[in-house]
Amino acid sequence: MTDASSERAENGDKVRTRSLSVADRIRTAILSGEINAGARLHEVKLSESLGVSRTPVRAALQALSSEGLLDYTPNRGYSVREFQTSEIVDAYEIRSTVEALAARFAAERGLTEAECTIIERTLTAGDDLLAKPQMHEEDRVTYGAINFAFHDAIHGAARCRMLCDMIRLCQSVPQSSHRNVVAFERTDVRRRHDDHHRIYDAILMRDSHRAEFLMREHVASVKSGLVRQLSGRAAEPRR
Amino acid sequence: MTDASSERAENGDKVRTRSLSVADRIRTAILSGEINAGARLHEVKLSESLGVSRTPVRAALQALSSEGLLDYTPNRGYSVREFQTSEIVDAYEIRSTVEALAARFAAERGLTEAECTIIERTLTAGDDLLAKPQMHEEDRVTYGAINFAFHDAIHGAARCRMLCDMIRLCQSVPQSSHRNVVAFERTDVRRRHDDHHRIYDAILMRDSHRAEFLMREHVASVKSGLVRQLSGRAAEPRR
DNA sequence: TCAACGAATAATGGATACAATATGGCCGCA
DNA sequence: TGCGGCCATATTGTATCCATTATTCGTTGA
Repeated sequence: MTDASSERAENGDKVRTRSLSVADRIRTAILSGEINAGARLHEVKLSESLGVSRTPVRAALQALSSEGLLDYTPNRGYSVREFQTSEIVDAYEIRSTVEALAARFAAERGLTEAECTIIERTLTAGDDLLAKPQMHEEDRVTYGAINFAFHDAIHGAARCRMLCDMIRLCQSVPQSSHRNVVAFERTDVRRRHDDHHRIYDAILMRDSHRAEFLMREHVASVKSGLVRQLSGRAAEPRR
Repeated sequence: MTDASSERAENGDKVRTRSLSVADRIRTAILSGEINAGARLHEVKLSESLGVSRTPVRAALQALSSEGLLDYTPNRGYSVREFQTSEIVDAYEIRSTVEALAARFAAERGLTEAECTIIERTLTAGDDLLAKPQMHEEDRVTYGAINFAFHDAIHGAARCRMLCDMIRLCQSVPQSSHRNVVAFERTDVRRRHDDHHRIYDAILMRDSHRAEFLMREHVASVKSGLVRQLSGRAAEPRR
């Protein structure tokens, strides 16, 4: 019976209808920049290039549209949504608020054994990575994954589907993914990883207020970094 | 030319593809309770009862699913999502945070003439309504509309599509609509309307911090009222 | 008698054909 | 020569048919 249930669970993960696969492929293509922002997505062309009929393509486009990745006008089709810089900054602002709420919920509701294990693993993995004398590009990618796992665990621990839906909305904004720590300096990563330790402590201590505050600050600092980076490219810091 | 553009604008609102109409009808049926929570929605039955083919029904179901109104399992179809009481309470908690952010953005970014006019209209309309010696059921419904218009104007003034998307998510939760002030006492309405005045003042003064705080408190108080109401039905207040 | 396997049935997923709508270019007229 | 309307074409919306998957009921074996 355990066999059957595990098999079912496996299947539950593996259920890949064409529509979902197509959505994944298009999403990846958009986020990787393979498809330019503002480009129109024609159903027939997509279906031909992907080797499927229009039906799953349409379903995928509708899904991506409600993820906020595409714009849709009835009878005129879909186009890749263009994000203004202000929208990206706003997304971070919103995400800092929403993720802070998730941290608060997690602290209020407590962590399972499994969640503790996962989080602690991300913490030690990050410690190990930062113990190395210097970080290479691949290390940054690795830390991106670690960072994602940490935040993801907390989202789950919030036990609130709506919150997760909202965070997903935030993550659909380009440049706003958790993996984007890649772009930052080693000292920044050091500091952020330290934040992770503190946030975990706060949640463990069920100190919801502190968890919320730390998480808000944690994400907001990424926003500041981004803003600095964006304006820094054009003009050097004033002082 | 003005004629053409206004006509286009009209059409822009009137573009009602079958899929959208069907989605509206099903959504209304769910929110009104005509379809019970947990019920499975069969594509063929729906298409027959609505007199359209399965195609627009499928599109509508997918849309409603991504609105958070339906649950979906591949190869097994859609069912009306059942909300736990805790989820409804959570939704208010989230909404208080998100709407507060909207108020802050509105204060930071300022209101247009048109938005000022709309908001002021809701304020005087509410004043008039509350000046009446007593409120009847229909007055409460009217105030529900006023309340909705006030909040809606602020959502727009935030000039942030993502925030609006998130608020829409919150509003798809039954019992969590802005129109639900209907259920409350006259003194509560009085207080809430006074909140509206203060929030508007804060936004006009560009006091973003105050606007955010007031809005958070404003929505959170509705949550408290709801919790009181929910637990109050079962057991009288302890003190 | 219960459990497990299998076939029948019903529902969803996908493909294709047809209808309706939008867009772009061309022609005619002022 | 410039503007406006109309027609051709391309694209999306809808309907219907077929394929695939799930569920249920019945049968068979232990």
